[in-house]
Amino acid sequence: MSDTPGSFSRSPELSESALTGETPLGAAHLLLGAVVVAGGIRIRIVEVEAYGGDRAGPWPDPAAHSYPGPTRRNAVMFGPAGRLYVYLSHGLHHCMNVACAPDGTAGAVLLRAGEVVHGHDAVRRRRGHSRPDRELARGPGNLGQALGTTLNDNGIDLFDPRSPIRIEAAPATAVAVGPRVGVTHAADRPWRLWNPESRAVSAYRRSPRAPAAPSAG
DNA sequence: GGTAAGATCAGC
DNA sequence: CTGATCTTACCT
Repeated sequence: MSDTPGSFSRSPELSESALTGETPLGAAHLLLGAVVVAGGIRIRIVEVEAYGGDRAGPWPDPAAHSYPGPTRRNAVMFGPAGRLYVYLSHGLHHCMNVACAPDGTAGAVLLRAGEVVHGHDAVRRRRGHSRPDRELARGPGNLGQALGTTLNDNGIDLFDPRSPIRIEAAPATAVAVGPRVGVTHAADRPWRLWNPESRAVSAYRRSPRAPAAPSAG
């Protein structure tokens, strides 16, 4: 990455080649603040997590779905950048990732939370009419539900104007950094980025099965 | 062919 | 803190 956390100088360029030229963490910086468009719904991403790949690749990541190597489920993670990788979490929640590595190499960014900037009514139809704005797309499962994403959307090209789900660059915001949520392996790797000025960021939860965090002394 | 675990969430 | 709900990976 070429920018400093907290700066406002990040380039708004967002494309398959821009993502391909980055590490997963660099791609996460590019995607934080971007706007996901589906139907009339527009959601600005305020929280992301970077995930690497298997031992053969440049970013071995025991927490990544791609770590054991290519499978039916994680195939999109090994494909070209800018494709949407959707997986079913705990049998209930459709979580959205953006593949971010060159074709043949695994890497992805999990979209963890966003702010609805357009289409509140359509989102509330799915998320509940009494739901506060800040909770409409707070958390990866809720974000998927807000956009109506399903496993059928797995693999679509987010940069193709004809796709039902797309992603667009937007001005950069402030950035905070910390460990990823809920992972049992590599639980302290600081690959989660969020906008500290947003109240739609999900709460940090360390996996109960992860080894104890390093103590400050 | 069985089973345990999982990048989660809502409701006690 | 717990149940819901289903796919994958890894056994036998």
